[in-house]
Amino acid sequence: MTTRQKKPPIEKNSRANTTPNSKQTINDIARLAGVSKKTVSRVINRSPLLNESTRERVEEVIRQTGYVPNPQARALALGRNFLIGLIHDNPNAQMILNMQQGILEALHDTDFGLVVRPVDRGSATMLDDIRHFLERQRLYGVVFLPPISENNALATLCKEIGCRYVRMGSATLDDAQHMVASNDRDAVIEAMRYLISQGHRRIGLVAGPHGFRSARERREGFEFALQEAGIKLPRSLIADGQYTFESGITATDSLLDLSVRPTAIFACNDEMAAGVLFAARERGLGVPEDLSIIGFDDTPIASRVWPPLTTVRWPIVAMGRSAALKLISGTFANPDEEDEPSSFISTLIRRGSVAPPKKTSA
Amino acid sequence: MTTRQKKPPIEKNSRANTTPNSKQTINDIARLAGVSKKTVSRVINRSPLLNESTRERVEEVIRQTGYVPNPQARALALGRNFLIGLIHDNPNAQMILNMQQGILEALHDTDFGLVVRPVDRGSATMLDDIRHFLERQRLYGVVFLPPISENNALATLCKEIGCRYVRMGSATLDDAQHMVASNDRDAVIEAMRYLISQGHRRIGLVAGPHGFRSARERREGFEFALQEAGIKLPRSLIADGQYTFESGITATDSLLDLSVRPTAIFACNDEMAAGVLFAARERGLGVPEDLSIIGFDDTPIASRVWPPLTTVRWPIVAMGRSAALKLISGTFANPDEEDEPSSFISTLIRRGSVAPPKKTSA
DNA sequence: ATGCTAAAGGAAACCGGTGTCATTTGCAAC
DNA sequence: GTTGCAAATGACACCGGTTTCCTTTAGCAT
Repeated sequence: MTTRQKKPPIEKNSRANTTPNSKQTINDIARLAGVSKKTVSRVINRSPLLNESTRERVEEVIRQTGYVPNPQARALALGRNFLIGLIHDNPNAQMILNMQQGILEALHDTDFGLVVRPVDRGSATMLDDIRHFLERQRLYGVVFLPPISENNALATLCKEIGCRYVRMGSATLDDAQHMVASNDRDAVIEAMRYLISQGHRRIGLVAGPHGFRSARERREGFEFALQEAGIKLPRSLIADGQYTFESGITATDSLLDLSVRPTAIFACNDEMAAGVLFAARERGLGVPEDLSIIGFDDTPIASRVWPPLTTVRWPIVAMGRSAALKLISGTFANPDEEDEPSSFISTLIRRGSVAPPKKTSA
Repeated sequence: MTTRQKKPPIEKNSRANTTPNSKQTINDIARLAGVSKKTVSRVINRSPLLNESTRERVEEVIRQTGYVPNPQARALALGRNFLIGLIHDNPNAQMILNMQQGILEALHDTDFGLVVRPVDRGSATMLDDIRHFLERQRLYGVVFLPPISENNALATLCKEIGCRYVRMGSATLDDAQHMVASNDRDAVIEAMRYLISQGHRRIGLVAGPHGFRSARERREGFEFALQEAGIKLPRSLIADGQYTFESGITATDSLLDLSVRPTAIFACNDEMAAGVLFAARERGLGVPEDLSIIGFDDTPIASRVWPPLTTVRWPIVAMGRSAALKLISGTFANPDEEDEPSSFISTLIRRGSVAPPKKTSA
């Protein structure tokens, strides 16, 4: 029984955390305005059931005192927090940040905060982790990034626990209210047509990981464009990648080891495209003279390497903004209802990594 | 008085948001364990004032029911939230993300969440915005990233409103408890000695923006190393940058337009170093044959360009982890008190962007 | 004036925890 | 067997809002 001599034996006394600079409570406002706290509450929550003159009087007091309701108290009473969650299991750091940026833009000037939460893809308890997180934090709403967003169980989960959600994706995943997507397949087709119009016939693909919807969409676009142009696609021209820089290098090595090299490579994201470029340089190949490259996403790296990469711009910041606005639509912060777009168009950005193939390799 | 015909005239009724799958409350646990709710609260908060057998009984009930205390209620009662804030006004996306990663690693398996908050540098109301944010969200603690972390007013503010804080920096900013820093000056000196040992004598600097402590530290290290080696530094070899890729290009242009070019350039961060490389390529200069480059930070871009950049690795993920652990030290989540390091060492990473200068330009 | 109805506003309970303080219990000393 | 004192526990108010439900007031017709 020696386990008892712990810390000081008093319960951490003092409720002193109450802010020193005497923040007003709803009671103070009520007293100053000469109304009940419920009336103040009605003003705060834009209740239609009150007299204009009363509202104005209370609002005047609020303005003068600089009163701001305590979010913790509201969260407790309302059963949900004023926080938007961002859940991701994505390997691409830049994408996460751009998404954050978009969401934060939408949340700017509102009282919502952004909580980020990475999860372990493949972890057996992932779904439980997410449930636990959502239930505990009582988030107002949550944004799911791909690839985890492709998991339909999340939608079920959110509906079950009554949490607003938006899933980001590369194709239609859910109803418009719960989704923000781009059409990756069409964007890739456009990029491939460009490559083909430049004269390329042997085009390699650095594919994305299996199980990623976006990877499938992009690969389908790739294959469709070749088929459309009547170009045969040998299996060997498709190399698997993991959406990482290193996997781009590895995949490119296998492509460039072929007896007849591709004259162009389409990589399913910019990270891998940077890997393609790196691998080409390691072999002393010129880009775009010896090898043309197209990437996808238009992350900063695409414009920072030499030559800057021709790529498909994924309007991710705008998508993030739209996702956040969907979540808070209907609140006083954003009274306009659901006219946020659910579908975004990716566009080809032409930079310096594409040129017609050399005649010699025809 | 036509302003009255608003939405439905009933107050949004139904308190139905109470989770459907009947989460237990502290009262349920108290009843099941045959104790008062206060005793359950003591168990949750690791109070030393209770009997082992009671504690075990209550813990058993908690385990069986899977009870988790409501964070909103705790936040209200305790006057602070279980959230760590990350406040930044930094232009470098990668740095922010790495910091997030470090913090999230530390917070993993705890009940703390991470709230991110960008602020407008230069905005006149910035300090008020931050105060408002901290007061409203009642954050448990907050991490400030440079350059805003260099503002001493933030420390005053946090102490005033009773919010734990940690400032990240490039030099000693505060007492150990409130700071995590690297020694940028020494790291730059090491990098410069390497450059000089390779035979470089005309070395250009792409400096960071005025007002950034890190920029000053790095510039001082640069100047010290040259002085130490007895190398005179003409004013023209220092070009101002803004820590952005584009500013790196501009600064390099001015450096390379000099009648006698530098044989090497030190850039105060990797973004700008990538700009240096880009600008060199635009002129057809070979790197490292015609121009050696050293950057700072070791962000992913440094290893993705060609040639990969020699740079100084700033251990930012580890620093973020340390910062977060400092904040939650003393809580049950991290009972070990304050032995988190406050000072980190940056190391030179040698890659492919440095070579001895050509004899011709000697 | 009187009665009726709907709008406006207030009192008290409640959300789910924690702090304060009083009470009970356990055990050693007298 | 008391007394004394500290350890263990509980009752109750409280954190700062929201909701329920009821009372008061205003507007209008009779």
